[in-house]
Amino acid sequence: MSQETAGSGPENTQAPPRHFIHEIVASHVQSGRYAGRVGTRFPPEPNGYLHIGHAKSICLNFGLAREFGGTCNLRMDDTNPAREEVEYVESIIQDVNWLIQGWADPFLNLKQAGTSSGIGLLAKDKGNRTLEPFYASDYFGQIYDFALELIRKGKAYICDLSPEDTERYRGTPDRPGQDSPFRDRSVEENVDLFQRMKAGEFVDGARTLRAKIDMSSPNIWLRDPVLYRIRHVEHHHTGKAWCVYPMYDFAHCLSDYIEGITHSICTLEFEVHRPLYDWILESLSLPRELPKQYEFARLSLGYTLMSKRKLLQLVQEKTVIGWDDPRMPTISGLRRRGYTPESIRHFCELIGVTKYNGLTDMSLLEFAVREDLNKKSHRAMAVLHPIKVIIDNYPEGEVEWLEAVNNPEDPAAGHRKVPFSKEIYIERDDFMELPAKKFYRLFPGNEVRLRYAYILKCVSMEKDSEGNLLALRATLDPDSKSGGATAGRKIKATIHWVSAPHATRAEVRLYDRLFTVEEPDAADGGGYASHLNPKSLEVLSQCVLEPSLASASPGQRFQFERLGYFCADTKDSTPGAPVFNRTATLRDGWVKEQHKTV
RNA sequence: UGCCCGAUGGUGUAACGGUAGCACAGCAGACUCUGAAUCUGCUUGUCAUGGUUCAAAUCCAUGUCGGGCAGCCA
Repeated sequence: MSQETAGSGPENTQAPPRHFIHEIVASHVQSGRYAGRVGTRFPPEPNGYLHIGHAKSICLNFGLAREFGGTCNLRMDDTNPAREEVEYVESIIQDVNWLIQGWADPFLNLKQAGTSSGIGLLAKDKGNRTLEPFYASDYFGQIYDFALELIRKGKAYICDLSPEDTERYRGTPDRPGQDSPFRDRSVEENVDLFQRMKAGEFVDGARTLRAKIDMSSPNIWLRDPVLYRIRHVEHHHTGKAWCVYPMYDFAHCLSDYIEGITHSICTLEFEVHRPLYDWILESLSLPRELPKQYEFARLSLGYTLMSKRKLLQLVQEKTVIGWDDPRMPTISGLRRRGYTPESIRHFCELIGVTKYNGLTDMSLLEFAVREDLNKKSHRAMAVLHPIKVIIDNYPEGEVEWLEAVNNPEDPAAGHRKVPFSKEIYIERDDFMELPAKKFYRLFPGNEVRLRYAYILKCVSMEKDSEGNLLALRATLDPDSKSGGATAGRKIKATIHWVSAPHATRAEVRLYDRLFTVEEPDAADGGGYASHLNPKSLEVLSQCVLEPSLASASPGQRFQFERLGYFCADTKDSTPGAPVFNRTATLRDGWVKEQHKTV
């Protein structure tokens, strides 16, 4: 184990997560299989942005490498050029680095740039070496040679069946398929045709290379699966070098073998592919110990989607502003929303790794961020729905700068000064003309404490001709300032406030779940589009913040006291004109109390 | 009605033949210059039926329910 190289933090002192895959790997290490070495990989297809489900896989694969002193390769699983783009490659690199930085980055295995056959994309610099991720497309030459070996061994053949006929011949799950009429071509003819496929002599779909296994197998994936197809499409990484591309099943196991992967971990839907994974590797004359595939259940989260295809649709149809919309379950969306990598990693630890297809509660993700942000974020006062309070017995023009604690969870965070004056804003919800049961904030005649300031009493209301509340008039107890003579008086509620003349105006964006039903994806649900939450985004443009927030830098996180955790938007916020995203609310006992009486 | 996989409180998980535990959520209380945090306590569970065993969540059988597989997608 080489945990000492993995930085510090709770993850380094706690026991690593235990689960069935962990046990398998641990037993292999113990028994000296693969010479005690552990090599995993995270193999996304660059056809979309990474989401929280990928984070689970990243944590699993990198966590194993980290614990056993192995390596985890970042590999683009890019065998289908029609759907893949460099933009996605770039986002994947960024998201993986962001997620594992300070935790498992020493175990991230990249390769030296320039050794690939394609158009290199630079990942990052480490020392003097320029590194880039692995690409399955870098192995197209080797994979092609392996295909030739299979053909020469009589284990693969060129099939001229049309896509429709291929499907027909395959049969159905409960009915065996039939042999292709081209199944018994000679090795020479197969080699010749395969070479001519590669040379570009045939149009898309004209022929395929197929494994010769068993058309009557109960496992569909063993019914002579297609290994290579013709696609006259330019590839984002290999350019125009190829017009035949290997299928996932053929490329993946071989990529694993080529990279020296020991444990190839994927999701449950590939379980039925495992016999094919093994068949391909065992059919070739491969000298080294073969990698093995293990499957776990992918993550499903309530009230959101995890399918890249559907997330892409939300982006394309402009339902959201982009892949990094803070409502998206993407890593970039969560990052923009204000989630920390630590909180996402902790979440992945909390959910565990099993073969059970469950539905995880959003509350667990929220718990993970709150827990992390509570420890780390500076507090500040912000009023989202302001109502003015004029303090009758406070001198006009006077300003006091009161001391406020930056983070009660972290004494080292220090203090700051917040200005107080005759006119302040408080939260509209902190006042009720006719107090509800158990409401102990401000109402006519009642006292509340103003955080870090005085005890305030509401004496009257100012309304317009239609009876709308315009402002409150109040008096304060001059001796009750924090630290003052009567400061110790027991007052049930403390509320936050912002001095009106000093307030910074800001836009604040409140986010809610994207969908109104727990499983927007459900087959019988009428389509996820019909379950979009119209209130998933609420933009508040008239918020008032304490002046220290005016200079917030993009990405900076705060707890707005009594409201929640907020993060200055990385795209739209500028010092002087801040825009904040709400990461998560604080738990709110008052909201629960209200639900009881309703 | 083919094959593969799975099933433990509301949710996610642990228990590897020997006291069903943890976390989230929920509820109640303590504390509180954040109705937050923190602390204390509580409710709720082994899919069913048989079998093996001194002993079964765990092993076996059958059934039920759920998921996956019929792309020249991954």
